[in-house]
Amino acid sequence: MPAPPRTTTTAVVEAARAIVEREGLEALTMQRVADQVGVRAPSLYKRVRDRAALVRLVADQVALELGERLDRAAGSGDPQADLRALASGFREFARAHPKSYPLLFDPRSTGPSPEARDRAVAAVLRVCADLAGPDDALHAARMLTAWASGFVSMELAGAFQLGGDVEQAWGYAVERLASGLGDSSRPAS
Amino acid sequence: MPAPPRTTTTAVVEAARAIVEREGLEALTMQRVADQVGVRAPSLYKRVRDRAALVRLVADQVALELGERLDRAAGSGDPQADLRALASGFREFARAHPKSYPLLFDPRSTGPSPEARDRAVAAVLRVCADLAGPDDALHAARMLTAWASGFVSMELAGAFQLGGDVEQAWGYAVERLASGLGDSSRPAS
DNA sequence: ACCTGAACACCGTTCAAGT
DNA sequence: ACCTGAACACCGTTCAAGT
Repeated sequence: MPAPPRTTTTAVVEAARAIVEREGLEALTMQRVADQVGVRAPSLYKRVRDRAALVRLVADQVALELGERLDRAAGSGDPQADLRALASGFREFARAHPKSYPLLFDPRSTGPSPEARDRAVAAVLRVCADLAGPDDALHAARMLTAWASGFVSMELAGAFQLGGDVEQAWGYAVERLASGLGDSSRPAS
Repeated sequence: MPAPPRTTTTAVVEAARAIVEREGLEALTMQRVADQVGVRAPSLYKRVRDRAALVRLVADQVALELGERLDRAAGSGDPQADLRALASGFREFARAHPKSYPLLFDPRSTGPSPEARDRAVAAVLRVCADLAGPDDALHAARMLTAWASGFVSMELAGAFQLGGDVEQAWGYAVERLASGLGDSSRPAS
């Protein structure tokens, strides 16, 4: 009397990701996902514990993709060039995925799992260690990540309303970080 | 045949704010607000257009309070000391209002109105003009705001999982900003 | 072992009917 | 002019019944 599976967890997560990618987190309903994979909504609970768990799986996938993107960006060997490349890669990823990027930092979701998060920040830590030295690597990575995520979030939210050139503001900050994080004559941590 | 008002817009917004303050945005339902002000849910639509408009009114109030807080913080006349005070004031405000602070930047709400937003950033612009000069004031303010909001959002979301001293990471970045934003020998914008 | 319809407790919002 | 109950179209989630 067994009934054959009519979908898979992978297909469920992919359908969810596609919905978030196109329409954002609020459009991610169990009904929509069920329609997409050809099943009724209650059946999804055989694959994921609840909607929150599904959101988390999507967030993990986004974090992994971002990590790969940043890895590819930062490989020149020159720490300052790598920092610029990391910053650009981060921003371009957010712009390419404006609806799913917020899953990484939004307070409404739990965010990605620790493993996926580690994956996403690996390249940042590596470059910051090269740039600022091992003692300040974590501080520098946190400063860079906080700034970049804040900037991109504000940009996506349309929060830069005071005129001026947002592109220049980005470049201004990148250059301050590229020279400031590597300058050990600055105040010690 | 007129019926006397049984509540006011002010009371509705205050009730909404109290709910967000205690339990966060997702707990803000029209039913909860209606119960709080002693009215049935449909009556709220005589005061606000819809839930989104109510969220916006709450966000405006939070932005105004933050603006007042930052104004009080930055009044020493010494630009570097003012920047440190702004940063501390911002972070303390977020910690004092961890559930309502996210309304200012969350992508799920429209955020505060332009007027309320201007009010909140006035002190930041003033200090950044003192520190970085008129040409770089806006760039510097955007760097500072992006970093601070990113840091605080990550902190509230529990995103700093890699160990290390988060307090030190905050101080490290504040000092880099205090010296870096005011240093015109750095790369020009 | 998985899928399903039906049901439950919620949402936001509209609207005709009351006063 | 405002308030209300009833209703509508949604949610997420549970569960007994089917295969």
